[in-house]
Amino acid sequence: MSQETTPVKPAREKNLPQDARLIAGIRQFNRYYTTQLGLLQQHFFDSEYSLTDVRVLYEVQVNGKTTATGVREALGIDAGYLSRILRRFEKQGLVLKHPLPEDGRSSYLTLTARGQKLLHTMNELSDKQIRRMLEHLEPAQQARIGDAMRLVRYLLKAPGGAPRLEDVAVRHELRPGDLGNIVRLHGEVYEKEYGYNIEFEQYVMETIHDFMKTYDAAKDRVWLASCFGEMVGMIAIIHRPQRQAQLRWFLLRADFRGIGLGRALMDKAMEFCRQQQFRSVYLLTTNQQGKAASIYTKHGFIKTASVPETLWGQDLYEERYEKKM
Amino acid sequence: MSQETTPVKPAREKNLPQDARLIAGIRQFNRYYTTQLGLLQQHFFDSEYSLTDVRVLYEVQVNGKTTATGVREALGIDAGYLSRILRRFEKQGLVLKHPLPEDGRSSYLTLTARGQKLLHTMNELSDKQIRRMLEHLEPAQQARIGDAMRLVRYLLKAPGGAPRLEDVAVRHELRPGDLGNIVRLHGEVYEKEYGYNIEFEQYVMETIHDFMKTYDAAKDRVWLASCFGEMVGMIAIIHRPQRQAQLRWFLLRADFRGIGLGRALMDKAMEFCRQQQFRSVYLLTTNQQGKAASIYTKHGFIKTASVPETLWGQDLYEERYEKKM
DNA sequence: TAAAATGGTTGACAAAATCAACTAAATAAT
DNA sequence: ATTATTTAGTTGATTTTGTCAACCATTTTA
Repeated sequence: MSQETTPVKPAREKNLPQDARLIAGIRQFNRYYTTQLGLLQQHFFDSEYSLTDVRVLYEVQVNGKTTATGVREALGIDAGYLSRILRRFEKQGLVLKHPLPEDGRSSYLTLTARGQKLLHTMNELSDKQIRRMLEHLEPAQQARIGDAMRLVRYLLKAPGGAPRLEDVAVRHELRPGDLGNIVRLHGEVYEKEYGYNIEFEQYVMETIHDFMKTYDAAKDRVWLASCFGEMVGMIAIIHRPQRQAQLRWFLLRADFRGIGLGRALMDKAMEFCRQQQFRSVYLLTTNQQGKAASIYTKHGFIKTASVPETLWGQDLYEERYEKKM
Repeated sequence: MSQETTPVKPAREKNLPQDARLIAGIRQFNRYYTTQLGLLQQHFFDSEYSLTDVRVLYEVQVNGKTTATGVREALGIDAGYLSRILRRFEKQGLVLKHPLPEDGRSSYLTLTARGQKLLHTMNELSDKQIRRMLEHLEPAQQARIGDAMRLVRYLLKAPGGAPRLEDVAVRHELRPGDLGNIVRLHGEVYEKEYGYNIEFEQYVMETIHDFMKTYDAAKDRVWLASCFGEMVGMIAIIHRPQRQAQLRWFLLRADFRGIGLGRALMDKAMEFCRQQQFRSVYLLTTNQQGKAASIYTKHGFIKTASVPETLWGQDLYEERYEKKM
């Protein structure tokens, strides 16, 4: 028997990108963006400052109270080079060096008012250029480019790491495209995690469709969580007879779990239930969704029923959780 | 009357990106990617060649038979600088200059076998580094980053211009997530073009759901067109009694029209119908979808019925087109 | 046919970046 | 406690990279 056992998920190994096309694409992107940035670079907009100069100013501004080494590491430039840049800036009254009392070798750096003003001007020049670059695009395309850039940055910056809750936006108005997106999210997540095929997606479509038939914006609410333009999670509250409510479609993409998003969504849902003065909220789930159960109990839900059922070719227990408001 | 007339679409003006956050995000991306590229740059992987050198080699390789000016314009570098680089390459036996017979001032450039080999080595080094960058990401994330980069490049490169047919991939296997995506595409396109609200999306969901109930992979087929990971168009053929077939869900995102994608999809659909030996194909549409009609007739469809109807709060004619195979 | 423009080269330079040797302070090792 | 090692930053010398203006030769325009 044990020979037949295979791990549900193979141990995290190096994910070698086999796809030569992918790599070629990224190389092409690098090439392309090198030119793109090259245009910005040389002699930052005809000022007497170089791109590196401005990068240093920015680094000092943002990472308040960095030392020279901090700047050096952030930008990956030569120590001697930086030393000279900083001395020049000091002479020009752009940065101040404050000797550290606890370490006589270092000083922390700050921008003077003049330095801040200069950086601000540089940023505005840069912005103007970006605006020119965007003005031929429609607003929707502009938004897509922003999302795409944020996604690239986020994926490269925190490789393999968890996304940050701050990057997730939650809204609750339903817009065209949302219904399809909801169905899609379900289809993709359940395929990945339980191997459900497209029939499950079809089933979700049916439930969403049924829900929409009785949808009442005043009594029902759907929260959608998205990150860099992608839908990554959701939760919904549906009104039921006798001032009851049902919690449905509580779902997070796997990579967005464990960062407090589930709790944030649940909080919003419960807050809504209080506002609506529902008497109680119930939800239906299966014992297969083990992890979600702990969130339910954490938020005061209590298991009130557990019935064996065969769903999607799987033998499992359909469970009912309930919470008095 | 004429005073009341407003253009359906306002004249294409500059789309000023009002959103300061968007611009700040792009500036941040530039900053981030400057560092990212900076890591690749200096002394291209400890070789004796600089990043600029490699860029020149690449440009000569790819744009076969360019002149020096061509390279200069592509890379945006100084003419004198390039002149020296090229002379050095010539001396090292990396590039060849072939004087143009029709213009005594210019020569076109080619890489020698040695030059090609060098560039190849450089590319491999670059690839290795990209692989290292990606290996911590899961395949799905790797794919997303590739899509995002292609999207950025495509949007910045051809601002406002039409996408290229080569960038569009068409497939016909249905995977989890597709159904939702199909619904979403309909919801978004019809909202944008006809102002349909979310009820229309709901209706699409119903039709897709009905279709899936009788779906037979052997007799029915759905083609999905996507570009940089986004679904941009589709078409479907459904089998009907008596060796008939219905063409449904023929839809293109507005920015992907007029590049031959519609024709390509239609060709695939017709080819399938021939293979399946359907006797005839019909489709139902409305007079509102004016432009599509011309595609239908171009492909041999003939209007066989036109019935006034009230659909989605609009008075229009439901039309039937038919084609004998 | 002269003037202007184009493609490319060259010399002189300036700016950007690197390298290695160095000081001074902090930390670790004996 | 003293010495060795490391760390933060500086400095001089140098290389690499890129710019500018003047220039030639050819082609195009007036």
